[in-house]
Amino acid sequence: MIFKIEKKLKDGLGRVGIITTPHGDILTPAFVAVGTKATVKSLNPEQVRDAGTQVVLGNTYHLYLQPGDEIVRDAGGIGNFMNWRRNDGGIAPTMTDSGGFQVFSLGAAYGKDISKITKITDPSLLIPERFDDSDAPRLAKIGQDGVSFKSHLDGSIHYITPEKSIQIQHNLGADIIFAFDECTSPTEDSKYQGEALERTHRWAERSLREHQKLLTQKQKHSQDLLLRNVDRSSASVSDPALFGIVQGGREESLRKQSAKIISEINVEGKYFDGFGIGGSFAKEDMSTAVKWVNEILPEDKPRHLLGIGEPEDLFMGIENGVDLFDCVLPTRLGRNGTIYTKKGKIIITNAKFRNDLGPIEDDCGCYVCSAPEDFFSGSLSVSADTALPLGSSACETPRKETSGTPRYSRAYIAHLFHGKEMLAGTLASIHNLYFIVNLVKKIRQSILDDKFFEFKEEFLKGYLR
RNA sequence: GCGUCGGUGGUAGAGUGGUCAAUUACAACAGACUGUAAAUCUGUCGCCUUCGGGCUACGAAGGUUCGAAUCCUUCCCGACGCA
Repeated sequence: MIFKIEKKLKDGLGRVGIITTPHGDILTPAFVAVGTKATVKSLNPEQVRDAGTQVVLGNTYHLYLQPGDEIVRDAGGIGNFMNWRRNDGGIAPTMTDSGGFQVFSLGAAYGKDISKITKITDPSLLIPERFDDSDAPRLAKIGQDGVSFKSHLDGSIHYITPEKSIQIQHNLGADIIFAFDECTSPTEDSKYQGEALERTHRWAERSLREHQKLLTQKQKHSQDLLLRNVDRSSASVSDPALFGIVQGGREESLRKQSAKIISEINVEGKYFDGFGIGGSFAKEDMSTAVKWVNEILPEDKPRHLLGIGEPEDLFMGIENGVDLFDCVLPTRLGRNGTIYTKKGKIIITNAKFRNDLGPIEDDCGCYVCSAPEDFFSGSLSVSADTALPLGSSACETPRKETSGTPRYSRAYIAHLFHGKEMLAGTLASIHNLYFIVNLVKKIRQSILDDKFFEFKEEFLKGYLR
């Protein structure tokens, strides 16, 4: 993996770049579609690609349980297994998460109304005593060496260590993989955040060590094959890049400490190839946390803000030096009937949309909103590389005069949701994914055009109204 | 005409003397969702309310009872059976 910075934001840490992976380039900043179980829920790979997506992220924990990482390995890696392809037909870039998030979602957050984003206005969540619930049922239990998971599928127990996570991820064969970490709950107190952070740092080092070990083994194996005159190209999937993960909850000192340690960790001179910023935030101080971290992380390596993806968060992250985002929101909200528009989110099942025959957005170029002839004639650009209409300013939404009738109306999509039709979630997800992926592309373009701050102000004025 | 069973909130369908403004499901309405235990979950769902409560309700009208959706009488309506 190679990361090249093309242009930097004048005021701020932001940058535009290109990540070159064994399966193609990723123009950054980029939004990564989440495909936990080797599928972006409700979408086929062509729909994901046509929404402008460049990379898909799968999950170690889920794919290890089902169908099993060895099957994915034997299928030629996750990209091949799920038939995730670029426009030119080649396998497209993929990443896998380490299972660290499941330490949180199946552990401290299990069965509770806790999300990784805290509302600072809810101080009751932050009283540690209230959360002394160590006996509460949970599917993930943390030990010093690793985490035991009780499968949510069949109840079987699985012990995941950093080494195990990396082994699984090597089998899954994504281009970018992550160190095994502990994503802490925002409700944990500062003492616990400190302990968890130390654990995450130890696990990071072990992840990197295992990664290097597996790469060396693989190298040796290919050399053997070469010596025996075996075609090397069929030997294995390409080498993955390993990202370390910065944690530290909401505290400045812990965040800064983590950024420093994670960027300095090395095994025999080999460092992490990039960095994930993980963990829990209060919405209100996420930007400062990201800034603290990115001021410390080495500039020449990509940074991925894990699991973040509301429009305002994307502007914040990019301004503060984030290159990659992934988030379940476009697809989860889509399946649940919430749809992104430039004027904010709408809940399409609301009564007022039942007879609304207009498109979700009349100037949207996605498959759902555009008129059939516009989409298929290519007058709306939808290729993965140029989802922005060429020559248009990133700050202006290209006003596309469609033929009047959208392919699918609000009323129709509302009808599909009310009727519980599968297509409902699909259409809403296509639009939402296009909306978010292309927002990031527009932000990228706005930096290239030296119009980032204007674009940010204009967009958020309409969106957060 | 006689007999039997039945008529409950938008719908289906519980309840069969007090704990019933009435279980539940669906529908409806509103909301939540940030490295996916998620095509999921939550709230409201007779009228009024100073949120304490008040009022009108279980086909209709009477009655029994301290108290009735629940028991009795008559009537109306429906299904089935016999003429």
